[in-house]
Amino acid sequence: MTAEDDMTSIFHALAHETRRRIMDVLKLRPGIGVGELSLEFEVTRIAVMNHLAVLEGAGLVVSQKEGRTRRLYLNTAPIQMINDRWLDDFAGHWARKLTGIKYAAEAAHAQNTQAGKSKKGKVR
Amino acid sequence: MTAEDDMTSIFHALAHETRRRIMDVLKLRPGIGVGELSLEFEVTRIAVMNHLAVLEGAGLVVSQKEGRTRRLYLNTAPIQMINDRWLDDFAGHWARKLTGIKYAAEAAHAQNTQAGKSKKGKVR
DNA sequence: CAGTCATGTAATTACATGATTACATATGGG
DNA sequence: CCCATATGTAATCATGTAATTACATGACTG
Repeated sequence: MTAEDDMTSIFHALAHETRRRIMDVLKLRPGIGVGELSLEFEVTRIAVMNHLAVLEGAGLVVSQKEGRTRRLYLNTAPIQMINDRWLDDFAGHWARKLTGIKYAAEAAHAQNTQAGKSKKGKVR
Repeated sequence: MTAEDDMTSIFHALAHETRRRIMDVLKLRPGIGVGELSLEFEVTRIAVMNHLAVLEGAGLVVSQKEGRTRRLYLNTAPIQMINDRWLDDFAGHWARKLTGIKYAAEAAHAQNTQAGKSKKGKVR
């Protein structure tokens, strides 16, 4: 599993409101079980379990069996990772705020003359 | 369109390696056209256009027609938004690093006694 | 104004996602 | 042991995603 695949699964896990809400609940109530967690949502327990599987696959949630309940915990390490390795690069790239296309166009023009050369070929 | 929907579309846009690579290219070569951009990728120009539509829908890319070419620019504002309003909350929540489930379990236990009470009901 | 270059639209296809209901297992208490 | 509780598995279904090929539009250029 490459780092790119990790990012894909992390972003994919975050790209659903229910999963983000699950993370909110887990932040407030670490150790909550699957059933009790499901009560917070409109969808079925099975749907919540599927979301949990996605979150666990991305490393954002970890769990631990304790008797017949499975205790759920938030893990923020993957978020730290994308924050540090990816988002900061983009967020910091344009020091000033990009408010509209005109600014973008001007910024582009400045860098454009030496950036325009690339491998040519037929476009499908 | 709610802020939640915005986040969903932003995270969804980021949840594909090709789209992230498009953003990398646009960071380095702002103002590039669709066809020239497509040369950087293995898939067809149409596939790249579909990805661009997703990125534009999330506000991560803006474009401007200039004659017969459509110039593409990266817009980092949405990334700033998720960075500031969402990721920092989670990244900062556990001040220390969460290395494994044991730490999570201990941290949970400390907060657990007063957090365990919630609305009860039948779980489907 | 004919041709070519850049982009856009339509139709199609394979597969993934998100949800459901019904059934299965497994644990703890009386 | 019996039973309620907590979680897990299987089968199914509608919709969405990511890609393709073929065709259409629209703008420079000689």
